[in-house]
Amino acid sequence: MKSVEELTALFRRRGRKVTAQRQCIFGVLQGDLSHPTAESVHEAARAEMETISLKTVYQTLNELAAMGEVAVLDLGTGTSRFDPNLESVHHHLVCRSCGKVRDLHADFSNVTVPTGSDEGFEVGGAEVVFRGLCGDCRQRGRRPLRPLAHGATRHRALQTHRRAQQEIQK
Amino acid sequence: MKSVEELTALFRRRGRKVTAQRQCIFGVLQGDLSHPTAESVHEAARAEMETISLKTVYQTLNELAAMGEVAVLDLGTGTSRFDPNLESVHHHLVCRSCGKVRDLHADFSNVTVPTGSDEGFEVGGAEVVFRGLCGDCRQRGRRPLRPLAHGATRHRALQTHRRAQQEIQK
DNA sequence: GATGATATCACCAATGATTGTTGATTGACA
DNA sequence: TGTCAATCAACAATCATTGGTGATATCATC
Repeated sequence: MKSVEELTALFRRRGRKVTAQRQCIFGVLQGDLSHPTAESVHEAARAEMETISLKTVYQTLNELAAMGEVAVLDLGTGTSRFDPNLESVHHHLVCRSCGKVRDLHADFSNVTVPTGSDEGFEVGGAEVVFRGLCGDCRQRGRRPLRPLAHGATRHRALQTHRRAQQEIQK
Repeated sequence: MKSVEELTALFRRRGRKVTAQRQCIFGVLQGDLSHPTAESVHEAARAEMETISLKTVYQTLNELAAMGEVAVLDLGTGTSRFDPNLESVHHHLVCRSCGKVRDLHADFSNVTVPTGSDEGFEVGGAEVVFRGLCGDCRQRGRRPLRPLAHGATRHRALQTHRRAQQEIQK
């Protein structure tokens, strides 16, 4: 993504004000390769600014998304994740247990809809999502919470389950 | 998916009772290739059973999912969709405007994580999601609501927008 | 056919992620 | 320096989904 300075200039150009909170969030996103959730951006920002509110984080992230400076991913993990890496086309590795997301830089341009199978769709792009267990969860012996494709993580049972495992972890 | 009779037997074997509601839902799913949402299953079921409740539909769909008879998909469209087609491995075409999902039977077994890029993940499977505009939305001149990958459809603004378009459509 | 365990109903409350509202205060920038 | 946007805290609302209630209905079994 763009540097803090570039984003600052961009915001000014668009008539938005550049506050300390916003710069703090820019900074947090800058080095982040972990596809943070709004919540984790908030936590990181609070390390620098005690009082920054979750609301402000959401607002700024949405502004960045609207300006096309970050991507918003809904990969079926129950929460949106923000991806500051827009420079290169990439795909994702998603942990079935903790929902962690990693970039995967690989060329899948050969992955296309076979002719005649497009069902009348005007196909824009392809996303490849690999699901599995991340290193951390493997070591901890965590079991996948989502057995099936794009498992429905919004289901309360699974969310409860995930929270329970996070508690155990402490 | 299994026939109504097979599901009936299966439910009995598991100590579950087979009610008229459940058989109604089995029947609805039977011929459905559209990856219905719980809501649309409910509507279809109500055509046959006036009084069937959304709660019962959710419950039965979840039981079917727990028994591995249907798959639950969260493809970033804001609502879970249920896929009765488990016989063959397949991927999906998702409409960026209305959220409609179509099966795509294609072999992407050559789509794998390049060696050395697995980031410590124990990779289970790959899903390929093609996004675009379905035939209906193209004809209606609908614009995509989700410009980016797995666009965050849980955002209120987009949900409102989608409802608005559905209203217009009537 | 009687019995007991489940399902279902209607209704209402809760969940979690996200957004809206309000009113007061702070801070950016021309 | 004045103005308008941004922020705050606090609280309510949203949507899809699940939980709880108590009453009624119905399945499976004897």
